Amino acid sequence: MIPFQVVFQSGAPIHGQVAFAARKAMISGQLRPGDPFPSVRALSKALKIHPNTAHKVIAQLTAEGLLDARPGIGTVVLRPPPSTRSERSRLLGHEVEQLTVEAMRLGLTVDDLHAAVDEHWNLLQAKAKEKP
Amino acid sequence: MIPFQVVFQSGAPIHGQVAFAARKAMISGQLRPGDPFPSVRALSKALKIHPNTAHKVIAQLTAEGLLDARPGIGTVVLRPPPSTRSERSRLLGHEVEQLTVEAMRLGLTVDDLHAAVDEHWNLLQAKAKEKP
DNA sequence: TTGATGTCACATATGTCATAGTACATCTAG
DNA sequence: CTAGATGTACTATGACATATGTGACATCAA
Repeated sequence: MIPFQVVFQSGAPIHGQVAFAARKAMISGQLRPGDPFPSVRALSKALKIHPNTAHKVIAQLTAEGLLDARPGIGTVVLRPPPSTRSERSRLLGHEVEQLTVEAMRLGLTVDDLHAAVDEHWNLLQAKAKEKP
Repeated sequence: MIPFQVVFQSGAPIHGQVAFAARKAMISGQLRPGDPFPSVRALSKALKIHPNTAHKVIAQLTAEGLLDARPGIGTVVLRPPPSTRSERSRLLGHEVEQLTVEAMRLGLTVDDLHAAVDEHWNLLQAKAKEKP
């Protein structure tokens, strides 16, 4: 029906979860530049969420430069824009630190973390190579 | 004054930031098992936050098994309890995936991620070795 | 023109967050 | 025993985010 899957978890905003699933689909190649993105109404119907919530998803992805929304036409997937230095530093500075601290608290080793990262990385890249 | 530092950022809950700073201090050895933890009122005064917010920090860390709070006595740092399998799987399943997806979206390589993890890991472990 | 699209503007309900104030139980120090 | 410090519980308020509900408008293809 829609070109990506979402498994809703309680505790996190719906629009955030849907947007994350869409980003993941773009990275793994399930959604490629030029592909049509589900409309506000189609998305709300398929995921059984409110149209305004679906619109928030599209608005967020559009703001990130991942989608191009045109009234009357629809929304299409764009080629991902080059990342900003501030974006990368935010990721490498804060989020990696939080993950590292929590991993250490749980008694994991560096190798455990590396292995987990590799696992997800290879999983995504394998999907991307499935659909050339 | 208090045995850890916090640099407040807007956009994230205060009690979450303080709790994270406390966990980081415990891991890096600035706070060791048996050490006294600042009281609700001392914490609120030192960080200029409301006592209720400070209490929420202590309540959260107590629920995680990192602190032992006793009325009339004070709060002391506990030896970190062994991690649960569900905790580890949650970390390795969800948070690592989110970090991986975002890193890929920003055009980073696996090596970039590994290097960032190593950097923070070594930084924390170096602090822990400073104070034996 | 018709239909589907994106967009916007209200409103309502719920939940979180931080603050504020008050009160109580417990323990140590004197 | 008393005074003081501590942790804990409760209610309340204002700001903000979230999700839903409803309605309307502009744009474009068929």
